[in-house]
Amino acid sequence: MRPLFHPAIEDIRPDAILYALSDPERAAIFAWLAGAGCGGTCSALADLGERTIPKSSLSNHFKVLRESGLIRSERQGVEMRNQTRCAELDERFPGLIRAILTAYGQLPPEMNTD
Amino acid sequence: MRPLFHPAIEDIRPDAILYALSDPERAAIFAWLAGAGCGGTCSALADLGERTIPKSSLSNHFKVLRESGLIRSERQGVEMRNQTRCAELDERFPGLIRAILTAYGQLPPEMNTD
DNA sequence: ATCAACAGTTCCGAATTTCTGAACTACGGA
DNA sequence: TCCGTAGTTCAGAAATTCGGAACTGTTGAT
Repeated sequence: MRPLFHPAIEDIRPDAILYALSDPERAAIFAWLAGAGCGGTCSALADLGERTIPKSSLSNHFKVLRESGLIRSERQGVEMRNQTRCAELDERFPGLIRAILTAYGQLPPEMNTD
Repeated sequence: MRPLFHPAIEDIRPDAILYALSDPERAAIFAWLAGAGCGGTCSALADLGERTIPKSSLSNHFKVLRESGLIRSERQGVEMRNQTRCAELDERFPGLIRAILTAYGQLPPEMNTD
């Protein structure tokens, strides 16, 4: 398996972020990761929504999220730990992630600063 | 020509907005409209960026923006007047449009509230 | 009224992208 | 070593996007 690619923070492009999160399934995965604290795995959410997502599709969703710069993935034994890059992202694109998750009605409690 | 469809504010979906603005060309058009005050026409920006956008593509970009709820288009004589729905949108999705335009580095001065 | 010019839309085929089942790789445990 | 689990890659089918050419609707001129 070739090593996982993660863009440097300065190479992250807003169009890639918007594209990645324009798929409700991916947005739900991202929101779930943002709320899960840390280390959400792939198989943990095979049926996050109403349908069962095929694992090849799930793998692809994670790849899109990773390569757009939204998450960081790291192999840990047999499974893959994923975490968001929210802190970095908020520095580069202030308010963006929060506004998007809020628009989806999926802002996790710990990201709420009201 | 069939009448132009504009979604009601409550039918606007965040995924459609993100999708529409995930195309840098469309985002530039939208930013330009947001800054143009009001009434930007289609042909006025055949070459907004470095390349000349074919008019069928331009027409399609406007359709995507319109049907996602980002802009309102109205025929005025022979041409089409377009304006953003920023005010409505900001009520429905607080901070979203601003954060996106800022991320693209295209927040027009009049939307700046710092 | 007819015609020409212009702004934009629609149509449709080519190219690109997305989706997902099946085969495959990687790791850990017995 | 062999098995099970987690996830990736491959490849073909389906869906989407792109853009040139033809078309529609409006205005202004003759």
